[in-house]
Amino acid sequence: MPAPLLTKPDMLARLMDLFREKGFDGASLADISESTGLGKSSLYHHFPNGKEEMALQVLAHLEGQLEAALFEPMRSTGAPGKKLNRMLDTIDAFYEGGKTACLLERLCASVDSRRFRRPLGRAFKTWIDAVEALGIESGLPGAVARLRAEDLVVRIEGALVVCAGTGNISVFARTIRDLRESVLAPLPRRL
Amino acid sequence: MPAPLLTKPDMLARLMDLFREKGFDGASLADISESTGLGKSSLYHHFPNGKEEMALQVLAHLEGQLEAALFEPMRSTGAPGKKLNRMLDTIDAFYEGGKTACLLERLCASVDSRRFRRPLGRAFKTWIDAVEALGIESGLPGAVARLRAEDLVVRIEGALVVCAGTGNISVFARTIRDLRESVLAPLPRRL
DNA sequence: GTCTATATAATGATAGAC
DNA sequence: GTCTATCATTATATAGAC
Repeated sequence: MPAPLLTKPDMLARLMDLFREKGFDGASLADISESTGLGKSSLYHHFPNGKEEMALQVLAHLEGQLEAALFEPMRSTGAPGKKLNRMLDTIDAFYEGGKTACLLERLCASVDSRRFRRPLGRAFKTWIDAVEALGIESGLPGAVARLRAEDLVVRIEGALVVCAGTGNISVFARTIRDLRESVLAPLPRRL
Repeated sequence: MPAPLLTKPDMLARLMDLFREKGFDGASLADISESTGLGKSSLYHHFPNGKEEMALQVLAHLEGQLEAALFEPMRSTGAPGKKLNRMLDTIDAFYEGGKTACLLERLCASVDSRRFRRPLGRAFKTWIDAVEALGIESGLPGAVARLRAEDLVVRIEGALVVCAGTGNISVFARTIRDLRESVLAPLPRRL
């Protein structure tokens, strides 16, 4: 029995990079084979249901990363503003300042997005919930915290689309900068 | 010589619907043939360079629609607020309240997005410019009008992504509602 | 301008050896 | 757990008749 060439997390990391770069429909098994260095048969050994299962496992993996990257800072001590800044730093780095796409968006745009609907919804919920919790911790009313959390995700996703379409990375940078101040701003300044 | 089954604009409209629904990578020639009722050979007669040319012509067609739908209201008389509302009504209808995707986003996410880069950049610019012009007409400083126009497009695109991912159309409705008040708001209230 | 028929390559997926 | 070889299917694209 040959030794494993990649651990599962490494496999999933490479799959995520590839899906983010080429999209789910655009990434062929040949691409995946090349990216991972594994033959197609090996891939089917790890993912018996083929590409669909790969995407599902990558999504589950991402959900874990989201929890770690967004919720963990929450549990640390410090002012909510500091935690928000750390969240946004993580987000900024994850998307390389707007240069790389969002896996969630790529899967939303795939032909069989219906098959990813539930995990996609959960992943968005995980993300929004983390930001909402931060808003509540900082004293915002629950409804306002919720709307602002949704708006944060909306603006991140939108900025990535516009950056991809225009090649103008500054839109992402400006969006992040603006969110640092607006998400937790006290009520009178902005609803 | 058989009579044409579809006018060019009708063809492009059906292609746009299909690309919006399935994405560029996800729409096969068989899909396109079914959607238009034309055989593959007929399609290559109209678009000698295949799918890529279809997308390019659809993009050019959309750019014309954008000009008509966004710039024309500008030339009419009326308060800027009224014009903004008409723009947003058009946008809301075009995306069916968040239920249908954006062609620009779908092409940004395609594997050969590099080939669409220039027309995509132009289309986004056309859109942003129209909103910027409205902001300037309403008395906003040019820089502010530009940033808010970019932000409008960012939020529309982001809301579409989040709606597709969560199945929650209300995010789009709320985003449109919020934009009606925030885009042209006088400076002291919101930067 | 449309069609049927076909060419050719790439696709997702399997079988079976090691 | 990996590989080579192969499968059936679908993909884009073309040829040539009408």
